[in-house]
Amino acid sequence: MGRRHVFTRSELLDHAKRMLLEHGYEGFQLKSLSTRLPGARSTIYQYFANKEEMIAACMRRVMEDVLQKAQAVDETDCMEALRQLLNIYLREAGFHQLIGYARKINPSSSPSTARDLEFVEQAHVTLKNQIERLLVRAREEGRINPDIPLPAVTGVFFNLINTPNLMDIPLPEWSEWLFKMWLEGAGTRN
Amino acid sequence: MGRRHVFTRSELLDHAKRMLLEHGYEGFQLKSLSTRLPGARSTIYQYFANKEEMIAACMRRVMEDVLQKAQAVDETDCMEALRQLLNIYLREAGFHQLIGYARKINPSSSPSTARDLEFVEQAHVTLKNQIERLLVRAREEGRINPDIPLPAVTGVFFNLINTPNLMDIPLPEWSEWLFKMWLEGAGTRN
Amino acid sequence: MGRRHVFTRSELLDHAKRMLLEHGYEGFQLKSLSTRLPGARSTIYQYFANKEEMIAACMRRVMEDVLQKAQAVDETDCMEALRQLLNIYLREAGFHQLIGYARKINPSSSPSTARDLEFVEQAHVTLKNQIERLLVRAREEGRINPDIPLPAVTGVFFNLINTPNLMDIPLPEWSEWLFKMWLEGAGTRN
Amino acid sequence: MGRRHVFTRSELLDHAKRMLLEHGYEGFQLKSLSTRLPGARSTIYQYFANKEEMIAACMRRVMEDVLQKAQAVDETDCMEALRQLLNIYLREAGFHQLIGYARKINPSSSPSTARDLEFVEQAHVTLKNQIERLLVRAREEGRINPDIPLPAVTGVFFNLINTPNLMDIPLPEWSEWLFKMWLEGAGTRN
DNA sequence: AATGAATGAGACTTCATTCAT
DNA sequence: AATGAATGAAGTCTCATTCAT
Repeated sequence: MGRRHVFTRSELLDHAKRMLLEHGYEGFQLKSLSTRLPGARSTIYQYFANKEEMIAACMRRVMEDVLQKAQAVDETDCMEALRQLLNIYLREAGFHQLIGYARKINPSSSPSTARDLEFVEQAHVTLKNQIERLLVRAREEGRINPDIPLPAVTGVFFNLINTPNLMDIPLPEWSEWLFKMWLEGAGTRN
Repeated sequence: MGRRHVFTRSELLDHAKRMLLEHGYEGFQLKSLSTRLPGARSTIYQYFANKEEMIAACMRRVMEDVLQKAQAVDETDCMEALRQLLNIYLREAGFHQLIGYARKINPSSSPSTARDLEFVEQAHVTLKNQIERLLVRAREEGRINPDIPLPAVTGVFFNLINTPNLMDIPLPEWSEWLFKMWLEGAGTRN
Repeated sequence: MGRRHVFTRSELLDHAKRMLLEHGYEGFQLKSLSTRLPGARSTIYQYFANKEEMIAACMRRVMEDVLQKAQAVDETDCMEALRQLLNIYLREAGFHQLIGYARKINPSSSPSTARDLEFVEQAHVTLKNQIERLLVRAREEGRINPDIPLPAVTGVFFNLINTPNLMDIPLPEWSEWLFKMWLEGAGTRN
Repeated sequence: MGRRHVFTRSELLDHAKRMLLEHGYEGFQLKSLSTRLPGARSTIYQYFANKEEMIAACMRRVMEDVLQKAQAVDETDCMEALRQLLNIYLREAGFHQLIGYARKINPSSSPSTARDLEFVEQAHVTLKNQIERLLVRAREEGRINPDIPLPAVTGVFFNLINTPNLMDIPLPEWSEWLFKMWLEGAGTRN
């Protein structure tokens, strides 16, 4: 049995994710990635045919993670479900931004790239549908202001996860504040 | 005397801004920029000593524009002022993202770069102070829920401008909805 | 593991030195250098971060060589020592000219460049001091005409090494003639 | 009658000569040349078809100057003639170095370039012949040590003009010292 | 399987020269 | 005649990827 792996595929993707978020899609370089890993740069090609394939795989893995957690959410109480979803998204740092890079990847760089992108695309739709489904129900149940157009409600909800946490308030608390603000607004009630 | 300009400095910066927003800081290439302009790539160097100087100038121009409009806002009524500021920020598409690239620029690439970055930095602080000042006043006047930590209120307000306008709702209307949601929340009042 | 080197650092510097002397500092191009070497131009960057770093390293190597030989000279008999030094300088073709390029190099191009330039500078001073020390002694010992200003004696001695050897007289012999002329002059004694 | 010339051909060549000596052949740039002149860079092309033609013209002019002065020297007393020639060469700063650049110029860049280079070449031979003729005579007249090979005597004599004048001794005096050293040597006579 | 050197496409930038005014 | 903007060839350097060990 040959040598030990100097790093696993999973370790590779962990670092890749971190660096993607730090430097952005076009700022992401295999050179700097490899300095954070124990082995040599060329070893990366044992796992992936090229850079794009790797990024696609990275996205897929993040997406799988979120998707699984999101599908485990109990949707009985739609408001509670939304609260939990926000929590999940917030925990999965940079998830939104990462997915945004998907459109920059050229799917024809390898079959596996195409597959992964397709998966991410599908999962994205699934997640959006889940949120929208919950929001529609919330509206029907009179929990959400029916005057506001649904896309606006959705957009703001999705966008919450990008809110800069300037004071580094601990995540569970931060999540609560965001949800509360989304629901009740920043203003005073009279 | 001399030839006519094939493009003006302003046209150059317009395209640069668009491409920066499309491709991100490191994805921004003079080659593709020049294909969108009449004339040769090297002509760009008539206006700027190098790429970084150009990006800095681009940021500065956007910033000057926003700063001027923001300082023209009447702050007598703080809620009204905030509403107008949101409008201004939304109109200046990508403003926030663009400014984020500032920290990637090496100020030593030219004296003019350093000056422009300094200006952007200062203006950024000025704008942030304006918002915070208004929010503090709003709180003192009892227009904002005092239970919510101020950084959370500020963060969410700033982040509004990144909300994806999925349905392409016209800007003035979109701006109203966002402001309303920020103030009153998406939920129903009982 | 890994491939074999197509050329060593030393081979690289040898060719660099030759081309620097042929084409001068600004006429020195990596493109023509690489055509004299096996392999691609970009391979040069395995050894040096940039052109200037390479030139600095080249100078340092030449200087180290000369310095070592010069310091091995026995200074007991100052005239004999001077004769040997002239020999050393003549052997190290182009040494003087090469060192003259030092001031064109920007030391901030890399830390290693700065170090190498500093070394060259120091060594230059050391060598000049050695010559001057010997000349002063030669004067004190009555071997050199005290009427002639020392800087003139020094300047002419230093400049001997640039004398064009039009007939390609073999080096040891050439060196002897030059030393003899410096000491006794071209004229006849009466 | 059209406009005044913003600079004359002669002014142009003066500055060109200075910059050639400062920066060397390959370091010489029309861009920096033009900043030292009152007019625009492109105006240079009113006088010369291209850079090489200009450099050739520059050399020719320097050469004409030296040649004329050298031919005015009275050769009755050969030692006196040599002394005066040394004076002429020293006065024409950088003359030697400048001529050395001739071989770098491509004569086919224009007919006038070819003519000028041809002239310089011829004049160079003429000057060398003059020196050699004088040295041969000096030898025959017993003024020069017949043991030393003539090329060595010639080479050292020619090379005197490059001696670095470290103390900036005034030219006439400096010239005397150099000539004296060349003739009598730096050593003491016993 | 892992390595590290080699590679070439492509980016930024410079500069002599041309061109329209 | 003079100008200053425009140009493209050519140079330096980077980086994803390949190759030999």
